[in-house]
Amino acid sequence: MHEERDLTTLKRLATSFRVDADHTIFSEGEFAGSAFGVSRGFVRLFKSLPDGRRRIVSFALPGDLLDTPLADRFAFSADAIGEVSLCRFPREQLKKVILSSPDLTRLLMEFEARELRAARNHLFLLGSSSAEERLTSFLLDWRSRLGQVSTASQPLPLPMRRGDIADFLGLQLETVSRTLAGLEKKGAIRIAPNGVLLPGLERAPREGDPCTAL
Amino acid sequence: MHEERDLTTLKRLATSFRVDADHTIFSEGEFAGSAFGVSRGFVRLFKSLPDGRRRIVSFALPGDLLDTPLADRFAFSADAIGEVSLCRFPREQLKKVILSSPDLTRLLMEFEARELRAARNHLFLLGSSSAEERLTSFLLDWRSRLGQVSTASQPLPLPMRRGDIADFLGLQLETVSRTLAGLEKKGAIRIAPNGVLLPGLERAPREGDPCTAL
DNA sequence: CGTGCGCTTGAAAGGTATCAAAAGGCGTGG
DNA sequence: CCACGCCTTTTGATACCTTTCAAGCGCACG
Repeated sequence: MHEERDLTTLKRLATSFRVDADHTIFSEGEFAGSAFGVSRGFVRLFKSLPDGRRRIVSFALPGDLLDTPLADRFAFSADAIGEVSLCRFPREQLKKVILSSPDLTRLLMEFEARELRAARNHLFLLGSSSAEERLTSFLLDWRSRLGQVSTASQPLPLPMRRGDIADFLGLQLETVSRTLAGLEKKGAIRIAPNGVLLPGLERAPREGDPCTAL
Repeated sequence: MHEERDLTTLKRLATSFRVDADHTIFSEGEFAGSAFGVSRGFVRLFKSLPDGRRRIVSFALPGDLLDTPLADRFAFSADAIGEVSLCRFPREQLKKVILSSPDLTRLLMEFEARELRAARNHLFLLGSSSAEERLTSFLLDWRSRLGQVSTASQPLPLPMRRGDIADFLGLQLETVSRTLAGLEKKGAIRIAPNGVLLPGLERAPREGDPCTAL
């Protein structure tokens, strides 16, 4: 098992730094001289359209890589949701280290596979589904990603804005707000500052949702 | 360069066979004893919901792999759109061969990366967009995947059913039909038996669509 | 020639988008 | 400490588009 030594090598490549809220980390199409990992905080990954619309591809959590280290250009843009701590890797070196180690290569493939599964689940979610289905799926998925049990007392943090959720779910900001209000009226959730309590959202509303996919 | 020898090894593993129209190749969740590639025809890859709804994840073309060879279980179901010719690989052996060759590993990673990019573009498309945007994007993407220049004389084949397109785009069958009729009325396309002509669909309606992404 | 399946077309209902305005939070400055 | 302004969120009313339910059409096949 060389993994441990490999990981040490990786760590030596990394330099960590901070980014303020709402500041850009990189932009879609830019040459990717560095690869990034999140160590603290949340990052939104998005693509923009010329007409100003924006689609959020995913929210990155601590431990996540932003984009794949193999691509020469960033496939999307990234900016900080709140204040964020990041690791930066020189991409060429990182690539070399990863590809020269079967273990790391395997890890990277597993990372890509996870991304793909997440993308497909998201795709699945956007395929049809009402606003309510999208929001409940999103909340359940978010909770499971945060690894929270989300007791009735502990609210699930939602650091992103309503507009971010809207751009992630393919809805309008107002619809997100209304639908959340509707779920609260039904007793499924309770809206707290910067988060929600989800006591009534235990069963997945349908199969094939992000939670069931491991 | 070992690639050539590697590919020879791969070919020795493969056995080819035929599947009739609308017949199942494998089902979601099934143990993946074999991996499959398409050599002729078209395959729909989809997930089903308990309520009978179905979401088409993608359409596979000749040269495509169905699902990743690494996963132990199929992430979705596959069936033949028309009559199809396939290659079957014993998955464990295929996995071993691929992982033992850096070149093949790299090829597989590139395949996964393509899949991921396709999934994200699709995701992007489903995110918002009207029925018309979805259909035009789909047609342009399909044309570019088929590698057709699509002259005014040569129709773009659409072997799948209207319902398949609907399940792929997150629309209803009727909406697909109506929207195609609308595009024809506007002169953007012409509907032919088993295909369409797209003389008026040269410019991509927006950036970030599947065609621009390499 | 009749039947079945896929596609098209029609009319009505529903949900989300859009436009508009008010309410809530938070930091800054008086 | 309170007031102000800015930004985010909520709420309201209306319009539009897609869905839904239904029926008719065209074609292949028995």
